Amino acid sequence: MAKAYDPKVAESKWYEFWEKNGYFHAPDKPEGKTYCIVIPPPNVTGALHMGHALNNTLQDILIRWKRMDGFAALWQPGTDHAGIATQNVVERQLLKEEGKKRQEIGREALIERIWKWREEYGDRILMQLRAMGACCDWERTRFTLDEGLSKAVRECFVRLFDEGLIYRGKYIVNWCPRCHTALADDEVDHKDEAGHLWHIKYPYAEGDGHVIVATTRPETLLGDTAVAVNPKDERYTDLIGKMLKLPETGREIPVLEDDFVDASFGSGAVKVTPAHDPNDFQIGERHNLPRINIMNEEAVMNEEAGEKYKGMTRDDCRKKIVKELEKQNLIEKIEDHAHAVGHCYRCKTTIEPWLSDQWFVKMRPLAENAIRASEEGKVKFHPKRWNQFYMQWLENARDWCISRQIWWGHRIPVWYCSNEQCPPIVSRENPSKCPHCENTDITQDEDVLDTWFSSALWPFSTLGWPEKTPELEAYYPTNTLSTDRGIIYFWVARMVMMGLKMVNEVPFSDVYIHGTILDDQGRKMSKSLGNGIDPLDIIEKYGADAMRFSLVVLSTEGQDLKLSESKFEMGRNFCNKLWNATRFAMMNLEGAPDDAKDKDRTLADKWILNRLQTTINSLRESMDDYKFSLAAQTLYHFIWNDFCDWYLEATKLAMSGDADPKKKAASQATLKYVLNQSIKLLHPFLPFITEELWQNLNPDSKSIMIAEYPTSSKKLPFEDESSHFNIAQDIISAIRNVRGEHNVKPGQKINAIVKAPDKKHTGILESCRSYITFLSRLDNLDIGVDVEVPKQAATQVTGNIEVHIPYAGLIDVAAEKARLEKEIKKSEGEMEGIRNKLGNEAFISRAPKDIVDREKERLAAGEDKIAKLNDALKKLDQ
RNA sequence: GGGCGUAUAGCUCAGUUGGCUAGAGCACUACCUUGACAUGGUAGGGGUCACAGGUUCAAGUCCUGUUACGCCCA
Repeated sequence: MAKAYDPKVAESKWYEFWEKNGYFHAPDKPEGKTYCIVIPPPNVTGALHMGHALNNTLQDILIRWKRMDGFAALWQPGTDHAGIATQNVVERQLLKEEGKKRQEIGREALIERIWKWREEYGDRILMQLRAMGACCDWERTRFTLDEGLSKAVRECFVRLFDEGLIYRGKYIVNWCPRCHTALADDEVDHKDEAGHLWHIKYPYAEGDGHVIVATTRPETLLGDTAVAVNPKDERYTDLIGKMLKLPETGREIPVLEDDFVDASFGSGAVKVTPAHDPNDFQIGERHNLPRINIMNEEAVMNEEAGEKYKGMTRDDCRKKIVKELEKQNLIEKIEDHAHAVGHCYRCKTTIEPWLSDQWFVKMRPLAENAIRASEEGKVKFHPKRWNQFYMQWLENARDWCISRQIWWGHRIPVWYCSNEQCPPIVSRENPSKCPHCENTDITQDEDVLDTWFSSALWPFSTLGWPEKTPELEAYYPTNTLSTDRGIIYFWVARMVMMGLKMVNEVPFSDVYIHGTILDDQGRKMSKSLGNGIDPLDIIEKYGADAMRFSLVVLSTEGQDLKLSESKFEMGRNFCNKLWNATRFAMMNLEGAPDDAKDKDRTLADKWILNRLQTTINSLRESMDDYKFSLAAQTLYHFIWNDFCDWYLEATKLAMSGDADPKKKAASQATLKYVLNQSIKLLHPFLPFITEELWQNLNPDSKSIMIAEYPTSSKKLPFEDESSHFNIAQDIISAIRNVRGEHNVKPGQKINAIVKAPDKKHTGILESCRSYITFLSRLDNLDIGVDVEVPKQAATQVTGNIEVHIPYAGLIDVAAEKARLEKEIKKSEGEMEGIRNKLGNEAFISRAPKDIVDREKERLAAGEDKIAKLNDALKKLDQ
């Protein structure tokens, strides 16, 4: 084996091996228990970023673990067509390469181009997932626009329409003037912007005087159809019903009362523009106001805005109208005002609330089912707090606008007959004629569906729904969904609603919400900031396993994680440690038997078996609880501190040439067993290196991927022997401490005298003799109850055992005194605290007895230790 | 404005139903090329647990308030 681990060699070799052997493929008709995760489908336009790396690492860990644990484990992969994002990419390319807009080439040609683009680049991100070791069932890869999924979308649309849960109407929607499409409420990003509050005078239609109206958007004045005040606002009681003369239009509009108006905001009177503000739209509904749409689909003023303003952008119109009003002395004042402005989540353009014909899904009945499922515990979030976050949204969800005025996506399955008396045709199959009048002149709705409409069906559409496939039968409901908190509304909630509605069952039982990846300054990683870390760069430099392990250790309990490149050193170092531990083992395993008798095992063997079982138990507990970080740290600690620092060092004794052959064989068997178990435990976290090591250790075996995961056990082996080894560890640490504090060179051997409190302990110490001698580099070791303690010595007390190291010219008296005094002072401080506790009557009477007893024992032990250290101190003066 | 989260060593974070001397990784100091590993070993230093009250025999942990930062919703 090489001296250091080289990830590149292992990564290319083993991924291909796994895939070729079909280990990723889950059976259609599994026998026994199943486990399924559907991947959150990445956008076809996407490139792998750290958020994907983290999320897919966690999914890979779960799938590999469950597979080794005997489940038929299916990780369902695929990509999302990402309507607006993908169309934007191809439109930009078209403009750049040919200087053409999409309208110039037409719908068919654009869609053809997008498909071509997808063929070429669309699977890039899936290839990148392979580089991380993701064991998706690639044979089942799906795409939200492929044939089967399109069928699912139509089925769903038609069913919802037939039940009256889908309707069409003219409503105010969030309109992106750049993308030329409506957006759902949650696709709008609100950002605080520094704006102004213009106080504008609206003169009375008759007589002198005016009402002052405060607005953040003066240009929408041109579409005003009323001014509203709060009915309780006494300042305006007299004005209700009065007509006002709307500046710049000559239109007369009424003053009306509406509870919605906040009397404390601005002047207390608000202009009402039903066609350009969602709240005003509702006021308009209540009062039957006309809706005057003053902008076209690019948010440019239209003829309704008047000749003077027609053709201007929103911003230009605003400047112009303010100037005009100022000229007419109709501006009372202008204040600075910060307010939230909506932006398109895809292109960042300012959203225009705009009146248009759109399709909607009625949310209330669907949301109520989802709420009930959560209340019944059918969907559980980890960490728990996301449950209420999700429930709050479901309780308040407004109807979902599902139509988009773009070309890339599932076209709405509705046709209109040229005979306007006929109702719309909603159909699973493309109709050739109108079923009402037999007319063949029918046209399909131009719009496509919101991408999230098809994503909402993902957990069952990928398994073959609406067909009753064996996969659907076997793997639905799926088990765990792992995702970012940013799409709980967009996606998780909608999957639950659609799963319940279409399949009558929740799509998954558990939702794990992982933390968001931030840069080292706590900012989100983004292209525009250029502060991202590319997972592929990290894999190149540190290895895929190193990246995975570092990410998992850092992602604690769904907390956000601040990342910088240096964090990946930890994972790399750990891989190298594991590599070298195995390398050492390989050097010592020649002729190793497969098994050993307990009586032949060394003390260290028994101790490590005890530690291994303890580790397995706590690891499994963490995994069952979705505490991935804790699980990874448990393994790290076991490998590095227990296995390498102690066991491998201790076992060098048994492996040496003059060791007892029986003991050596037993130790070899133990070493091999513990190492094999360890790398199996680590496999879900570090798939590549563990396979490489597994193949080295077990040349005739199949893949570690399909080996059995070690099982937990309530009964821990070798409890007594293990505690004896702990005593040896304490003594060795004590001696090493003296060596370190007195700068004794590692090569220099020293003597030690260990004084035990009784015969029982001398027996234990004798069984540890070789470890103490070897690991603390002793020349001579005296053990006994009545051993003679030299006056000139450095002294350590561990438990009730004293360790003395004679001068022999290496201990500096002054340094030793200082060391003892420091230790005494520290212990005294602790004892002081305990004495105070025990001197407190309330503590003795109210604290549980075992706590009080424990404190008493600690005090006795501590005082004994202090006495011994004081003795040692005195001796130094003699 | 409402909701949620976070504040513990120089940095990044653990710390379970309150109960041993508050832990880890990185960084730092000293010594060490010892036949697995310098991507390493041994030893060591480093913390008013954001602040102010309260509950309790006992608070990093529970309660109230304050401050700062972050996220979501309006």
